[in-house]
Amino acid sequence: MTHSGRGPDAAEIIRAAGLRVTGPRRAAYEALCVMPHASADEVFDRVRDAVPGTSIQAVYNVLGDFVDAGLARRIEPSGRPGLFELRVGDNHHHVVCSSCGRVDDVDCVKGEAPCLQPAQETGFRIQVAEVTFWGLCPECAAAAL
Amino acid sequence: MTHSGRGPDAAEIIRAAGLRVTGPRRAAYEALCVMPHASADEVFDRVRDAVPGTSIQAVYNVLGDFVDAGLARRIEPSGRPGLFELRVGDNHHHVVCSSCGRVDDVDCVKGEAPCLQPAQETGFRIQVAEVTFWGLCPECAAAAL
DNA sequence: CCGTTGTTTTGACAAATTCAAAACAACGGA
DNA sequence: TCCGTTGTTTTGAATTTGTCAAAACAACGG
Repeated sequence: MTHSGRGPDAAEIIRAAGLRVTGPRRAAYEALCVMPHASADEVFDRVRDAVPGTSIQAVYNVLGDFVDAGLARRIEPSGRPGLFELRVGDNHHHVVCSSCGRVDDVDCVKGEAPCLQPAQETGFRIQVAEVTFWGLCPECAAAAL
Repeated sequence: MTHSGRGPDAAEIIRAAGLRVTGPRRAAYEALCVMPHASADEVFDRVRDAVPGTSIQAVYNVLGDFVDAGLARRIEPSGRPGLFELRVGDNHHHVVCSSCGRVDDVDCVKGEAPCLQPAQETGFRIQVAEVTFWGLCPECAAAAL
């Protein structure tokens, strides 16, 4: 079963975003549902299982198209490959484990229309604020004791 | 004149950090004084002028050593090569112009020991918070009108 | 001035991502 | 149902940024 019947499935969402529905796109979307912060390579591994023969370039295309269509967002923690997530449209941030690389979401520190004002006047017309917290996840913190 | 006489110069600072003083190191340090947010390539261009024959790998080594020694910090705005800055030890953040790439410093939103608490409980042991504001610098904002 | 030890050069290599052209497939209309 | 258009994917190469390792070299304390 690819769709249980309640709520829009990958195909509908992809089509609603103005993109054609294809195997790689469906599979990539479903991969991101399962792995909420996945690199192109990790998505590729799953897509390839669902649609054998899919190329890594197709995955890069799909993910790029998702980002352009507003279906996905790309984040890039320093020193790591880009990660893709489906949670878009809310201004949320990330915690990254500096030991194991685990990434979790964090709701915005300031609420709804947030983080857009630096403390001092910059002269810039600020559009977005990205916040990345670095630290140890519970498991790695426990292991480090 | 490589040193005007007031204040420690590059050589002294490099030595004080426990590193040997060499041409490429001096030149890289001076490059970062002039260009406060420079990529390895940009540093390379300047170092090569001051010390002809210097290799790009030497520049990567120097910058890596500076970071290890606490003389410099490496930041990596999404989608760009790493940038190096000499301003270290204070928790400050950055504004990046999404049009021309200009990077400016922004003092930390919360002051001294700042930004370490996400709004919600994450379970992570947070160590650092990186904040990057994206927007248009005054020039690009004016040009966009 | 010498020797130790750290630095730089040289050259290869790797990861992540992009580009371009040709083959192919989705899907709206005939 | 089939066709054509237009968007996607494959294939294959190239680019950018950065790392690794060994040999040549140079800083600086003795």
